[in-house]
Parts: sequence; structure tokens; C-alpha cells
Amino acid sequence: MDTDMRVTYAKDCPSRTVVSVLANKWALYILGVLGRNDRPLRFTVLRRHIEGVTQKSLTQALRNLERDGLVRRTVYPTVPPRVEYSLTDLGREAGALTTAIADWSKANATRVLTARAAYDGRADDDTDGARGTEGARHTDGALGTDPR
Amino acid sequence: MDTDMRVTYAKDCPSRTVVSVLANKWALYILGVLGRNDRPLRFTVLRRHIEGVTQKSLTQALRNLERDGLVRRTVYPTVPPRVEYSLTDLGREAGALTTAIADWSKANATRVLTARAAYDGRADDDTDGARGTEGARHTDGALGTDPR
DNA sequence: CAGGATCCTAGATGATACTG
DNA sequence: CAGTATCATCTAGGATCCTG
Repeated sequence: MDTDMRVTYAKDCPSRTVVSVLANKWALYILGVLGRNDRPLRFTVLRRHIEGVTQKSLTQALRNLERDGLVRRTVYPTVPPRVEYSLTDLGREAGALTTAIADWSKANATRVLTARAAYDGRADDDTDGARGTEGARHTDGALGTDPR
Repeated sequence: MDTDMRVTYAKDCPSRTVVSVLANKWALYILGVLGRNDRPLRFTVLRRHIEGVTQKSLTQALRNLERDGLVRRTVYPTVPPRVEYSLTDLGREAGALTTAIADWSKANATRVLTARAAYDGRADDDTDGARGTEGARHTDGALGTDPR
């Protein structure tokens, strides 16, 4: 009867630190790509797989994942440089989880999008003419502007 | 041999829209809390469970989840108001996945944090005195300032 | 109690240019 | 190729005050 009083996710809980790493679009995609191929991938290849990511964001996300021991970065001192990324054991575990999310997202995208459309429809109704609820809610939504 | 050329996560892939919903700290926690208790929870209770979330962020996250059909919002027209949140079937599915992530995070926090410390240690070495790699990398890290 | 409306800023992201 | 460095931007999120 005290479930109303307990704190499930305490601020200082270490799990929060880890979650905040996984709760990242790019990190999710990286683990996904790396998890699906088990072979190490090069920076550029990785980037091609994750359409729309800038090299900066990708680099940053990779660094964070490397720092947290989820991704291994191997540098071959050749010229031109060759850097390969692969999952560590830890990363493979996490990757299984995030891949599950990506897969579920793909499988259920329609259900979600339908619900969303319905919700927006309702909102339009009782918002009358005042507006304010239109399409621009999320940042990432699938839009048409071409990848560049 | 063309796995190097294929795009795994296309920009217009609907899954990306869904992932961007789940790739959110607060959404993850909400699904987690709601998933663990199967009973509907009130706004304030929910908020207590997720330490550190502001009412704004919580409201926003809940709205998005409701919009996407993952969370059900029930309003009781009493005074004072009573609003309860619970998972839909869709939300329960997603919740299972995100809870898995939260659990894994909790279970492996040490491994991650250890790797992180090691990485930062190395960085400190070859950064010499120049600095720039210290503790402030991530936003969420467990800090000491009290919840308020 | 459960938010809505505002104001404001740190940090995330994008665009661009440069380099070992 | 695989970044690093910079500058401009943008906005999610925090702090506050208000209300049905």
C-alpha cells in the first residue's frame, strides 16, 4: 500500500546514468546497426546506414558508447586512416535490447501512427479554429526533405 | 557484399518516428513505472516515482505517449481533479521493452561506470594538462543537488 | 490536484571549414 | 578517411507564477 510513496527511479540511481546513454536516438541506431552485422564497420559505412546523422553527432555518440564500454574502436595506422567500430560484449547485450525496440517500432509503426492521427483529429475538433496542435509536435518525425 | 551500401535506418522509415518517442528519458521512465504497477497512477504519484522530473516535462511526455496510443489518460470530473494514467495494450508491449532496458541498466551500471572511469583515466593521461575531458560529459549523471 | 502559460538558458544539433 | 574545431541555431527542459 505504499507503492504510491516509493520512488521507482531515484535521481542518484546508477541505472539512470546508463539509461540516459541508451535514451538517445543515435546511440540506439548505432547499437542496432552494429548488432545486426556482427562484423566491424567503418565510420563511413556506419554513417551511411544511419541516414540523416551528421558526422559530428555520429562521432559524439560513438565516443560516448566507447567511453561506456559498449563499443570498441579500432584504429589502423594506415594512410588513409581506417577506423572500425564493433560491439563489446556489453554492447552486444545492450544492442539486443535496443534492437528489440527498433524492431518493435518498425512492426508497430502503423498502430502508433494511427493512434496519433486519431488524437490529432480529436484535437483539431475541439481546438476549433484556434489551432496549435498540428504536425510539428515531435522533432524527428518522418518528413519529406531529402537526405541531402 | 552490399551490406556496406545498404541503409539500415532510412530517414523516412516509420520506425524512426516511433523510436524517437521511445528514445526519451522521461518516456522510458513513465512506461517503466506504469508497467511495474499495473494499476493506474495519478499524476502526482507518477511524478514522485520519477525523481527530478518537472511537471512540465512530465506533462509533455505523458501527452506524447497518450497521443501515440501508449498511455491512457482518464479524467474524473471531481473537485479537486483526479487524473489517472495507465498503459494501453500497445503501451504494455512497449513498456516491456523499455523496462528491460531499465533493468539491464540497473544490473550493469557498475560495468558501464567502471568502463567509463577507465576511459576517463586514460583520457586524463594523454590530455596531459590541457584538459577538457572531465566529468561533465553527459547531462543526466547522478549529481548531488537535492530534489527540491 | 493537475496542469496551462511564460520566460530563459544550457546543452544538443547543424553547417562549414580545416587536417593528420 | 576519419575525424577536430568553430560558429550559429534551436529547442528541450528547468524555474516560476497562475487557475479550474
